[in-house]
Amino acid sequence: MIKRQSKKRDAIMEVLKTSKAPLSAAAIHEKLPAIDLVTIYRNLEMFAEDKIVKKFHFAGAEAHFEFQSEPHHHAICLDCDKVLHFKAPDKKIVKLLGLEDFEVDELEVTVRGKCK
Amino acid sequence: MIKRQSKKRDAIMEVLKTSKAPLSAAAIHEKLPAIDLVTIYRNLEMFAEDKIVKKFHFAGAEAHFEFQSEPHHHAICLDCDKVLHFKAPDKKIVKLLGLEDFEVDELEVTVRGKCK
DNA sequence: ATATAAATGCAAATAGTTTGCAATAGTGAG
DNA sequence: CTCACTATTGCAAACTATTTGCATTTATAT
Repeated sequence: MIKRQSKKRDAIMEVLKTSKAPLSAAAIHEKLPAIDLVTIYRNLEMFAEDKIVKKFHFAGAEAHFEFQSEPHHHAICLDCDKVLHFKAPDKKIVKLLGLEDFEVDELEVTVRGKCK
Repeated sequence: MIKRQSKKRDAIMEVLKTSKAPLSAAAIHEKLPAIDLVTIYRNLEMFAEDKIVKKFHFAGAEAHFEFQSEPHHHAICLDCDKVLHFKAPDKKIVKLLGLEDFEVDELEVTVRGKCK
């Protein structure tokens, strides 16, 4: 399935790129009401397959999508629900985990607490 | 709301305690078909509130629940979908993260890769 | 035993996401 | 530029996971 250019797809990507926090399909739809929610879902799914966008499931909530500029982790504030990004020395952490019989491809660290 | 004893609740807890992997509400219902799915959901939610059971959302799937014997992290095999547990030096990891302006209450580490 | 409120089951509602299909619109060939 | 081909979109409807309302059952304290 060869991809074509599409203004709607570009608009969705633009929203993702300019957002500092992960967005749900519904949140994107609010910013782009002219684009059908279904179209948004379909494009997000394509982005995720292409690994251009990362798809998450924070505790019990709907899926959230985020443009994957560079790998990072998430800190979620239990008070205000804000999601902060941070980078970490992944290799060192993986080493600290001391996993045997398991080859780590991806590391995902999430912390919950209070932002200040 | 004072809790009473309940055979069904105990049965659900027993299933959780004896399972090595996290279970979905539906999976528990399969093992305990006599208990209504709604009752299972309600009890799981109570367990989670009481922090006796941990609730997860692995990539795009339904919620999974797991008896919280002692804190640990998850390694998910991309080939066979098996979920392995492992412990890690949480404090050291949190220190490595070097988070400023954020007070960490919970650390959750998930790795994806290949088990052997 | 009895009253009180918690626990359960059933049906129905809700929320998030996916699918089928017909209409629309990029793209490459001529 | 025009045409054929098929990707993309919108709408309605299906689906899945989860929650809610309410009447019934059941545990527990008196």
